[in-house]
Amino acid sequence: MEQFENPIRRSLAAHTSLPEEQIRLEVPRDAALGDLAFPCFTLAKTLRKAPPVIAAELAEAVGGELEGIAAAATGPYVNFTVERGLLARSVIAKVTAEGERYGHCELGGGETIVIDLSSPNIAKPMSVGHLRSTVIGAAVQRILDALGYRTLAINHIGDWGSQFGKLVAAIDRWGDSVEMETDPIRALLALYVRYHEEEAEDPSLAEEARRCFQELESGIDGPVRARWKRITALSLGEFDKIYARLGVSFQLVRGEAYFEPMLDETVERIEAAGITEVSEGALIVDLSEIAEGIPPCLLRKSDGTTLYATRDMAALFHRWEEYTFQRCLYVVGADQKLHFRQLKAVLERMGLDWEPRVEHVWFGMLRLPEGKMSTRKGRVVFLEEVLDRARDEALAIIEEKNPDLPGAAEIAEQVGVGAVVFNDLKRERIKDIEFEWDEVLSFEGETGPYVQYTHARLASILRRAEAADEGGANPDFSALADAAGVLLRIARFPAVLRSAGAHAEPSEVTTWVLGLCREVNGWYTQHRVLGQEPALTAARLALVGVAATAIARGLAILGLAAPREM
RNA sequence: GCGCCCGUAGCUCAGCCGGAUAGAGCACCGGUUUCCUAAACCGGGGGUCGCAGGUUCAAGUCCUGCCGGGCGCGCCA
Repeated sequence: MEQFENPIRRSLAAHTSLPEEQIRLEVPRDAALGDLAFPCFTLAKTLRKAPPVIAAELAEAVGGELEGIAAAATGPYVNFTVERGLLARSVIAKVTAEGERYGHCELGGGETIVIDLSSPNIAKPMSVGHLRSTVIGAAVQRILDALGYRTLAINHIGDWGSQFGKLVAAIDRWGDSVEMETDPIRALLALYVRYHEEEAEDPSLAEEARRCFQELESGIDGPVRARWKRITALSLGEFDKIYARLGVSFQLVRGEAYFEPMLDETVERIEAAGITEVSEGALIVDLSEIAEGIPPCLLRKSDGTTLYATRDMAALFHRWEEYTFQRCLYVVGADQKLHFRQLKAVLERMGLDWEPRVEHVWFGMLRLPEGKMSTRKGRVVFLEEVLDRARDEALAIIEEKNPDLPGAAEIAEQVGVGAVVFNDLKRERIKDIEFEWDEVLSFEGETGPYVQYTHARLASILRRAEAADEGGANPDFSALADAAGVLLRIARFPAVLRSAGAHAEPSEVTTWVLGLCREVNGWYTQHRVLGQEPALTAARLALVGVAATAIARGLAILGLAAPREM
């Protein structure tokens, strides 16, 4: 789109008092009005003329000097329409040249952006709640990669806390079961729940758990630590299975425990800034001077032990020293807004100028119809089960609609997982979501499978064209006038990526790709590609090719596969 | 009680830095397959943009108050 916007801006700037970068071009409400629009309201004051008069004069002045772009005044707007042959030739040339890299740019200049995502707790199953952080974070990473940043995805595993004392004690007491190797997370969860229950009757269990955690904290490399290490390894193994299905990988997987040895120096560092104080026996940083009503940050409990915030501070300092990041994004739910507000406030009080680089990329909470999710109350939906059911549903549909499809099992996995992932990325990330099976398992309308299906149909045309050796003629691009909607959507992709990156907002990409698919499907049902006059078939095939590439690019950014058949 | 976020069609959501008659999907009703995958497409009904003020040439979009919902609020993570 820039190849058309830039000359328009230049020309408008020459005929108004406005600098080029201040000229905002919009998309007209009605596509019939034009491809781009310039509203003339702002000029009314300085020129002391009515906007429609200005629009008419500007259209007249600018119209002549723009090659291949018509300018027409409609009321207070100057509307621009790119000549259809030029539009087609230009968009097709660009996408064809860039191919798989369509939309990439060097905006980021290789600057480092750290992304903290997923971060599940070990010994607990991943629920659909963890899905959000994982898929949003991974999509944000791919968007930023495309914009030329150097990104680092960090999985900050929750592997520390007093609950692991219980778990170790439970293994001690009831020993291993076969399940521990076959389905470790369920086994660990069962142990944890049992310990929790029996603890209520027998106080010695609580004491035993405390002793175990103390030993773990002491750093002694004994049987307690060995068990804890085993729990960690088993859990990570299970998580990796899910990550593989989601196509997510990390540059760094590091548990909270890694930062245990750095806690004292972290506290000392904050103390050295002269901002700590002791309140009710605990070591705190008062934050009321940063913002009224914000509670203090607790660094040490009255018994001297550290807290979540202390470990997060340690991890953050470590990250800064290791990477000197341009941005450090925490893809963590809305329930932790205060926590990150406090972390940043501590940095601010320490006078660290890189504080603004730390951002909490928060997302809305996922609720079940019966209320907030709770592992202890058994109100959870396991992610693995969601992915399995979606895959099974996809397979059932394939068997019904395309029974001879080769590789059906693999494609069912791609489509099922795609449905789940897309569903999580399609709304603005800050919106709360109520989990409903019907919605997650829906494959029609604004869904991942709809986008994949659109792509597969285009791929089918390309496959048949190749088999029939069609499309070799010189394409008549002027014949693609009726595909302007598709071409304009494709042309907006680079701008969509830039905006999505700036906002850390994958839903801008889902919205774009859905709009593109709507245009494509509308066009598809009205036009036949193969077997037309050679110049027409060639032009339509070129269009189909770039549309398929653009949709595949969108799917790839979002983390969905783009099967060529389904 | 205090703080933060959300509130657009029956449901789920778009709506670009305030700009031209508020757009999709689902659901409902009607239509489209001798034709490149009907997981699609086309048409129809359905909206006081939570409510009340304010700023502006112009407000779904900005400001204030209220109502409804969500989340959070010192020794959990």
